[in-house]
Amino acid sequence: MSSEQLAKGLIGRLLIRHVGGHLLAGRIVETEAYAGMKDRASHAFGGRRTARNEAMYAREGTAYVYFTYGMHHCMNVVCGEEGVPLAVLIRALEPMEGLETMRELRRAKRRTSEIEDRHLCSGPARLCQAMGIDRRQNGLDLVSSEEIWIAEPGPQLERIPTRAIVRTPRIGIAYAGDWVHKPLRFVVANSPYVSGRRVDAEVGGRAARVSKVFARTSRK
DNA sequence: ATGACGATTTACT
DNA sequence: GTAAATCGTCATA
Repeated sequence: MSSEQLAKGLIGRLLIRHVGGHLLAGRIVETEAYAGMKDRASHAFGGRRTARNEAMYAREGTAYVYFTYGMHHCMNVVCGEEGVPLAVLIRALEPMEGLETMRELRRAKRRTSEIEDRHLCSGPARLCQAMGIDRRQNGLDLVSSEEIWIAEPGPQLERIPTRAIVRTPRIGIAYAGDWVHKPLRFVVANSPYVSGRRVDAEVGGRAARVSKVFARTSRK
């Protein structure tokens, strides 16, 4: 499956984490596709294959968790056949379950200020922190793991319609030459749970009402 | 052995 | 808005 397809397809699904006797869950509201060896922004650009990014070359459904900036972890879902380094970075979640544990995990490192719920998982490193994900989960098989997996939301949760998914360029890849502007980031329109600024968009119909609810909860 | 660099976040002016 | 934090990894020598 192409990383673009998966990045779009993961929006709205649940990322579930079982850790320390706690069950944590969040709805995926932001992803980025990394398109393989030809993608200048990818850790696998030019076929680069090292100890660090080895999991990118594993079979689809593998977790690729990497450490960066000397202090942060980010998690990807690998989607290429074995030997083909396609991956999708999970960039933000709408926290659904285990918020208190997420708060504790996020509070652990910081000095002072409190954390708003909408920022518990509003970034690739934040969500890893909130869900207790680090290099120990690198290489996990998400299809069979009891630690981390991806699930369909139940019927009680309002669906995110395709038209509410907006594409933008990816974040933090200024070095990537002509790949800088490709719209490989997928975000839920008007969701306050995404990284950076909310992405406003008119989406019409039922989704418009959902958007208003989002807008209201994010207003202060 | 060394040095430059992050698929980021936080705190501060 | 800008800058500091912080260190594993990898290319170069």
